[in-house]
Amino acid sequence: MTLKRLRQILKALAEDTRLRILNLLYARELTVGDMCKILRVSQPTLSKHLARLRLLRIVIDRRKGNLVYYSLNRATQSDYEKILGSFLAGFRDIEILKKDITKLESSLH
Amino acid sequence: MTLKRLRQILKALAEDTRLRILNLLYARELTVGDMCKILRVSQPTLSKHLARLRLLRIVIDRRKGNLVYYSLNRATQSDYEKILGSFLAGFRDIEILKKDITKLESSLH
DNA sequence: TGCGTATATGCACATAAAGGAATATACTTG
DNA sequence: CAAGTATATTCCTTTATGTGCATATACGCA
Repeated sequence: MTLKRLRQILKALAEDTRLRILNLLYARELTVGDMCKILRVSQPTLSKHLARLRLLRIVIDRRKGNLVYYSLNRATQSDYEKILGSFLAGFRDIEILKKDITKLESSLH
Repeated sequence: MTLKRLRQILKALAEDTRLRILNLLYARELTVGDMCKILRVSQPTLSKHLARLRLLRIVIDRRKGNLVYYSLNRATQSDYEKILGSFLAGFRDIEILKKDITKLESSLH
């Protein structure tokens, strides 16, 4: 792990929408459309954030038909899960993140 | 803890100089001048980074004569130490951070 | 009070990054 | 192949931030 990579990961986390995305993906794999609905952000905006997380290999994507599923990249856990784990597990008391999960659970069957 | 505060803390951490500052302060209390020498950044630049960390109550300062000593704000541990702890304790394998500590130990008797 | 040292702040500039709107691409189905 | 749906990318504008340089402030000491 380099300082540069740590900084990049922190920067990637240091934004509301991306924090909320990761909070959701920490719960389960989701499509872009799923996240659009839950987070109520535009599709282009969401795609841009996902691209950023993908380039840093924080999340991975797989296409199935014309849907793209995103999930946390468990393969690079060693790098960022120390961070992400302590965050998302430890900060579930943040109101909006709790609400996002509630929405996730109720809106998707 | 709010999402806003989490984001602010992450943003504060997501910069090389500030990461290095916190890495040093994690080891011990230091003056602005100490950190200038170790990190080799200009005094105004350093002061600005310190001001940012101070405004977020991540660090605290105390004046003694014309020196200002900075240290981690242990009083708000509950907020950021989950993050900072896992970071700075967990990322001591980052080369430049190790070197900074070496410099700290050798330069300041 | 005047000077030197330590630290903070203001200004100017360059760069990064976020979001909206429009467009492009990938895939499915008829 | 045409049309529709899902997702990605581009362009543009605005805002945030990092740094250098100059200056201001705080303190100690003569």
